[in-house]
Amino acid sequence: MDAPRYNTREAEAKWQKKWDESGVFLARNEDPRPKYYVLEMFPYPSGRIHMGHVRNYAMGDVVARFMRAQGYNVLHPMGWDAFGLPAENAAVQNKTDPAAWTYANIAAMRAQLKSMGLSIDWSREIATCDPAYYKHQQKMFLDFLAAGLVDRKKSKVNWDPVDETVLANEQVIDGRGWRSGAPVEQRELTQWFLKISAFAEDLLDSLDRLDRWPEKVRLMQRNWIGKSEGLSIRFALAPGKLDAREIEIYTTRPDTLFGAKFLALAPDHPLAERAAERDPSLAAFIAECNLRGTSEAAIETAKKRGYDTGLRARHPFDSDWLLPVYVANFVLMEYGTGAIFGCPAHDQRDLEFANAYGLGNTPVICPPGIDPTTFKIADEAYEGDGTLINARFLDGLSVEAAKKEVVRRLEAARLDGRPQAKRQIHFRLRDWGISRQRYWGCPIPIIHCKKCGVVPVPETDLPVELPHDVSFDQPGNPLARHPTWKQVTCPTCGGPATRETDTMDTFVDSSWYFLRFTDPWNAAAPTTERAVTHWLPVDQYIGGIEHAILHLLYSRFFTRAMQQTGHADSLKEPFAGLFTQGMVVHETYRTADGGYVSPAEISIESGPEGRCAFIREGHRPVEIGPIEKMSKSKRNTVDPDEIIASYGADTARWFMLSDSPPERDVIWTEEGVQGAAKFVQRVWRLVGELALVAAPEGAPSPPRFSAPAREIRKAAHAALVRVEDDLRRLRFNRAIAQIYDLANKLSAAIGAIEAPSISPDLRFAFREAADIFVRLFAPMMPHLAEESWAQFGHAGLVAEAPWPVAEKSLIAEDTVNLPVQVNGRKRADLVIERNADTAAIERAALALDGVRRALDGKPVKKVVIVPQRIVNVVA
RNA sequence: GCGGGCGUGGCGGAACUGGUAGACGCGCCGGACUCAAAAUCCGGUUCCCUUCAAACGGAGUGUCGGUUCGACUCCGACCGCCCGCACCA
Repeated sequence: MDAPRYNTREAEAKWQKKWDESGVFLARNEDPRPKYYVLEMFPYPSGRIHMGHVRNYAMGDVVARFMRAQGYNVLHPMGWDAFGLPAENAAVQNKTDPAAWTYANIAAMRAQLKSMGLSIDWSREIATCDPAYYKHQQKMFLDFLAAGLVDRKKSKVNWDPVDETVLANEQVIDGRGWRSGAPVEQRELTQWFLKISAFAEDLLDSLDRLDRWPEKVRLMQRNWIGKSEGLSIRFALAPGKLDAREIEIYTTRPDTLFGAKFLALAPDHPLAERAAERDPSLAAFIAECNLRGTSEAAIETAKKRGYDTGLRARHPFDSDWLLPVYVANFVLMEYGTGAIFGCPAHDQRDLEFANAYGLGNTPVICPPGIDPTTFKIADEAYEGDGTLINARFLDGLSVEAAKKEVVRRLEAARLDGRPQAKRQIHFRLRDWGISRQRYWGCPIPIIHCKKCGVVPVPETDLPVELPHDVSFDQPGNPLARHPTWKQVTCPTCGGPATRETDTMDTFVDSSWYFLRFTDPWNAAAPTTERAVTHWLPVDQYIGGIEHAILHLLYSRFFTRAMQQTGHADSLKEPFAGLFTQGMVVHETYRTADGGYVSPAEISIESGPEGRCAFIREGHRPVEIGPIEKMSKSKRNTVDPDEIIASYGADTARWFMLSDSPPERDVIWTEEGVQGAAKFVQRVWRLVGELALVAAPEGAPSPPRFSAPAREIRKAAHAALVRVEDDLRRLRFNRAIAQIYDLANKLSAAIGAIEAPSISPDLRFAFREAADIFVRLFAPMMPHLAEESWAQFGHAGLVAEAPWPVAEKSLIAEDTVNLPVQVNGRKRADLVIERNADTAAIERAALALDGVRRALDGKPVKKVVIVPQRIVNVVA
């Protein structure tokens, strides 16, 4: 009697093979159907997939399968972000070749991803460490160089002492390297930069049009780009020890100019350094500032400190008004002009500084409703709006008007024959330093010649390939100490020259891989214009929020640079739709001595005191700790391989998508997985039962349907409408709830069958509902869906079956159930004809027992009727 | 400090643009099947009051107030948690 269990292992292997052989997931560039490009952020080949990957790729696969069923030509590719430091670390530890290590990892992870049953076009697979890939990247670097989008300059850079390489600003998190976690040091090095700042304005403005991006990500990018509109003003210096004539400062508050008390220079401002040459104690102060600047702890606690240079600057509106010039620890050389004027009354930092050095303050902006004669500033600067006071010709103006007036006057004023001030827009965004002093990355295709300087590698010599005979027995860059690799002849003069030994930041590799997927077979060029135009932008990109700035900003820059150099003529924005999924988190377990224990080693028991955890071996109790992101250090990871082996890929996918909204963290629990596994078996039993009661495929639609048949049809079509809507909006958890609901209703309908023979209309309804049901869960549980589809006698694959079309007329009811409230509280239900007029509804509502009881004889003041929704009786 | 998000049963979460709060799942409780267990199936499950049981009733979406016929949803203040940025002139 018992239905056979669904054998996940056999079925999943079988259908994966079928998909593979039939090539259903291969996307053709010439396909005439409308295109849809869905992409998940490609993985780093660490060696094993983790649950975060499972979640990410399960989501993308649902979208891909759903859109395919919707009739789209879907591109859903996969590749490997294959360069990077872990390969070198492995090389050091295991004496392996980074390339061999990487490719072995790729093979292992490819097999794991395939076991998930993802609908990926594997014919387009790429690895960024493949010379066939990075050759094009080198070509683009040279094109960017020719187009003026590459810079080589000496600058202060973030140096990671553990990874022994430079990091971009975006890769420094809280003063530490994003990968090593080591406190970052400042070093002065000559580096290659991509001029992302050239596109700052466009990168900022275009954010407004990315309406299918999370607002949070757009905001983070907006803040990162950090546009500020202000005025740079040149202050003349009174004659003094130095022969300097002026200081240029930057301000966004020119309206407060009459509140000025001092000027301040960054410790590394050129003028400060010159002054220090004559003043040893200033030099000492600057040295101290530089020391502090590097440690993050110092920044938080740093007091405002300064040193009077002795220089005096003339106020732009009053040449007799002299302002002291300080070097101050809170002024940054990297921002604006590295110099400010201080207005203590209206800037908190300036106030703290002025109070520390007894410089006083003069309020020049009076808040609304405050008496200007008594308005005083003590410890808190007033940074709000108001009316100008103590400000000569600006008195009485608003802040806005005062700004305009100062700008107008100073732009017209001359100092040494040039305008004294000019409006300036400043961005926080710095150029992207891409030089890395590492081996396992894309070589920068440059040759250094003593005679000719920096010479690009000729295109015909590309790719500049990494050598394989390198040693990792000492720290530093193996490329730099390779005996022969860097020795070349200069392409220009033919003399002896050396290769650039820096490689590119791996974020360059990931800045254009999504373009390469559109035609990975093009050996001659990075992209094929027709393919790019056809597929891009990516319609739905899915990945972690941790790339909100790094990868997503770099890619937006890169497509612009590619557009400018003819590699993506029609493209500006790479990702039309972005979705950032939450993390996979899990309980932690610790023994009495504080050591972490992995979930695989413990069992959970529910007792009278709630849940308790024990180590299986020896039944020793462990403490259940907080729920945290899965990580090796907390030992709270769950291995996808083990889950797939014991429960199947469909179970893992279903659970990943079911419990939490996709943008939030999902808590991985053993109970949850078991629930999903139980549902897989339940569906299989239900499918068996449906197969017995359903009409054969192609059975004609009967002319009339009985009430039970209509109920079944209604349930199926209602679920269809909802699931479709939820999947379109990536609300996987809701879609799954609808599917559970439909399964419950179908089970109940089968249980309700009484007659020994089932009427044709009921059989037809079951048939229709069964076919809809399978296609609804197919995007999430594709293997079970194929097995079910075959069970129902369909010849083709459900992966190729079109999405069913909902019949809206089946969902609409003849009668509606209107809740009736009295004074906003529900007191009764009113079942009434759908088209009943308001008078009839009111009459019927007032006649209800529950309503009469609640009214208790009180007179009715008013009856609010919202058609199809609700009735509210006000008494 | 600045900016943003979030607070709903024992738990994860539903509730479309203000209209029946708690869909669906997990867990738990009870029952059926079984020698027993697992699996499966059926029923119950916000809290309080009343009750053999129910009906009826009351309270309820972090707290306090407001707008509205009606508030998880809108507005104001506060409390708590999370995230991003941070001496940015």
